[in-house]
Amino acid sequence: MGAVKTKRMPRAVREQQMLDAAVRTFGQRGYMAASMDEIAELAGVSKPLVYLYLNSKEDLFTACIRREAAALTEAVRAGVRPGLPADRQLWDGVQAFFAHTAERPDGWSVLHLQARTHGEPFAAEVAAMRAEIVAFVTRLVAVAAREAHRDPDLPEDEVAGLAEALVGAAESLATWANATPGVTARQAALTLMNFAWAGLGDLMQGRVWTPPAEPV
Amino acid sequence: MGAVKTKRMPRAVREQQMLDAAVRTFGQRGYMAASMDEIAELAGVSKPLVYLYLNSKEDLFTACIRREAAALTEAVRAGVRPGLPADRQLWDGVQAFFAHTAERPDGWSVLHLQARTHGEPFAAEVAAMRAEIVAFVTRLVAVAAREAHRDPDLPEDEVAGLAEALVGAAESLATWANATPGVTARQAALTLMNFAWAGLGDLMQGRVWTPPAEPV
Amino acid sequence: MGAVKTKRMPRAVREQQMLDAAVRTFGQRGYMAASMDEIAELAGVSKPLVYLYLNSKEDLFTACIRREAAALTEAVRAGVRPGLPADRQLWDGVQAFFAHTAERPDGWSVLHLQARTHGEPFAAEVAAMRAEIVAFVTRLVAVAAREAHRDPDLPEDEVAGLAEALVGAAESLATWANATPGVTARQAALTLMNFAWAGLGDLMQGRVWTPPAEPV
Amino acid sequence: MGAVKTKRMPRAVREQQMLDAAVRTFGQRGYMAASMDEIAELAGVSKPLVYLYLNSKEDLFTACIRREAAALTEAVRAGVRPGLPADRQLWDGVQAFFAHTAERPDGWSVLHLQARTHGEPFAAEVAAMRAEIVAFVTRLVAVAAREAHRDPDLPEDEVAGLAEALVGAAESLATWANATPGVTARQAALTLMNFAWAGLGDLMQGRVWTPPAEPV
DNA sequence: AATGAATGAGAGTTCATTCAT
DNA sequence: CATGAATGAACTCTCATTCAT
Repeated sequence: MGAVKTKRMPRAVREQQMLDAAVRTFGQRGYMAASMDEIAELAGVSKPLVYLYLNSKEDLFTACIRREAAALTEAVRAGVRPGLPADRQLWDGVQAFFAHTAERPDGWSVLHLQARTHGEPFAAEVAAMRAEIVAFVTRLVAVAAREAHRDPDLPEDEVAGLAEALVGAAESLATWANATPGVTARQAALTLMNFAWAGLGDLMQGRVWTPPAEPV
Repeated sequence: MGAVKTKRMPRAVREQQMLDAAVRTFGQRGYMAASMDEIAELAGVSKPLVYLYLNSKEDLFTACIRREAAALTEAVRAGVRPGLPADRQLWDGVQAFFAHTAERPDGWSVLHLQARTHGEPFAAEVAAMRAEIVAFVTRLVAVAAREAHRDPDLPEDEVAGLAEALVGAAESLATWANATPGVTARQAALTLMNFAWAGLGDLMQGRVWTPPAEPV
Repeated sequence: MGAVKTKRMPRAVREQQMLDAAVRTFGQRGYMAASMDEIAELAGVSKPLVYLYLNSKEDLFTACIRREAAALTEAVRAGVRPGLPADRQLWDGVQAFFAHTAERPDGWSVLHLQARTHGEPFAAEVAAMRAEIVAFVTRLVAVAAREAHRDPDLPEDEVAGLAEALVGAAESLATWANATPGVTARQAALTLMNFAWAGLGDLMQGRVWTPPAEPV
Repeated sequence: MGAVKTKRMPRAVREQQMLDAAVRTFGQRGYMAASMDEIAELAGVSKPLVYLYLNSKEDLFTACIRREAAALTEAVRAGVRPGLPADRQLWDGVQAFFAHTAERPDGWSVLHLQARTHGEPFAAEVAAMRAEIVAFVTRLVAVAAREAHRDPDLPEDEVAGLAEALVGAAESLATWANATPGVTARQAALTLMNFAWAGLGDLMQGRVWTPPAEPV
């Protein structure tokens, strides 16, 4: 069932195989339910070799998180061309995001579900990546607001909250799209933009939603 | 630290104590990391009693999920008065949602984080509740669209995607608010409405966001 | 091979059985070579029960050391009657010591061989016991010196060195006697006294041994 | 921290480096706790080379014991000049013994502590060396007795017991001196002679210690 | 209604040891 | 002469679960 047993590979290659197996196992079973035995078997090596190269279950998990986080941010970065208008950049980034999470569902599960449910050290790793993405979105929203000639700048913390909500919605949609057969990455991206862009646009125009009046 | 040891209580009461302890433990440690020992001690009873009343760890977890899901939907339902306008109903429901998740962070963790990371049987329980809420939101959006005199009804699946996105954003914000000191339930609710309502409004007017043209 | 399997015993009894098995195993195999599996089997219980009652291998070993140290000091104390002359007390104590170490060779091995070769925490336990015994011997030697009308008191540190040597010789002889078939406790005790007492007597008289002159 | 990595050395030299590393590691950690990894690293070679030259952990340990035993007996032999009087020879031998054990504490630990706590094959190696030393001391005592014109020879087994006690005391003192900062080899030697010689002298005069009369 | 006593099964981890080069 | 790559077997420890009272 595991990978074909190929003997005597250089360390770097074996390590990647192990990380592949680990991401898959952690992503599907969860951190605690995943056993090192299963990972080793899936990687086609013996358990001691996993320990020799990656030290411990914690370290292995951390390595998975780092690799997947790097791959995800890199995918988004690669999808965006800095010279274009802000809405275009956002749209490209969103597409790249959903394409990547659809392509690597286990990696996404590791990042979004597993890492955040198993203690500070792991959550912190993801938080760093998330912060990068939120900052990227925040910058885009600010630029877009300026492009829309909005004069008094949006208050910073409001922008932050919105970026947070946008990223949160994206994360939820990614998980939902992976779990729902028939939903493509492009559809998820369109849904998100439809849902979010007008709200952002309104805000950028200064139109703020206010709670309906209390009824008698 | 556990509950005060009071002997000989009626079964119904003991069961609630156990569920309290279980929700707290599962919410904080996660399903796998939580041990029946810890739960029993926190509940102030012996382990065999937990098994006598709740059969197994799986059953106990399922019972937690059901209780918390029921409490959450009930809280939302109780916050909404059916006669009022759709936007009002949505606002009230959203507020009730965030108030409840803020009040019972461990319950929310069980529903949103733990149950969805540990296999079908548990995920299905939550999915049922979620479906209920999504349906509720979908209904509201449809009603609002009619109230806005939108003639050709919104295509159903588009509405579904939007409700999904709205609920997803709400879930993310709830988790974020619980993890971020200083963010109140009301702030979370306002952020969500600001973010979402205008997008929904646009859609209801037939204004759809379209991807920017490809650059040459 | 293990103890007869008797079910459902009160905790205190089981604990003693476990300590019996542990002392025997540690004494014969050494701390590291002894496996918890073997100890559990010899005690006639399952491994988890050993851990439930005694926490860890380290704690189990410490418990063994403490029990054996207490038993040994108690045996020596019980053998000595405080009112009698110093030489008599020493003789009685020495006899009790060898009798006890001969009766419990594994306990003696745990104290003298194993505990001292496996790190500070364990060595310290034994050092405490040893200090008690050395102090006891030191007191006796001082009293004997006074009884022998030796006027200028023996320098304290010289007495300490001698007590150390005496106890060291006793320890060596105990191990030797246990390992040499045909050597009884009484013979070991006589050998020690023959070997040591006259030297001590000389010292108490002020006769000190001096190195022979360097030859040309 | 390990030895400087020098490549391509003749086998004999490499072997000594390995033994150095092994003695140090075994002496400090104990036989079981010492790992072949650590020894190889400390020796500055790869593990397979250790196996190539020394076959197994057991064989390596045996080699350590043999080398250290040979070094110790050789040191004692070299310290003694056969022509001199018996007491002089003993004094010289004792001094050489303490000087050597102080100079090589790890070697002494291997011989006295580790080898005797890990099964017959190893204990036997040390027993052989010990027998040699005991025999040497026995011979000296016998000679001294003759020199002291003691007519009816000392019974052989009594002499053996005494030699045993003397060697045992020496061993204890050596370990104690190594573990106690501020105690020099010479002090240890003096303490031993003070403690032992008079007792031996008494015996050689036919004066034997007898147990005090039983009290009423 | 409630529990002290007990365990089978499996987790993560480490070690002495060997190929293939 | 020397080693990077690899493993079988064993270890300590934990957990969900049950029996006898």
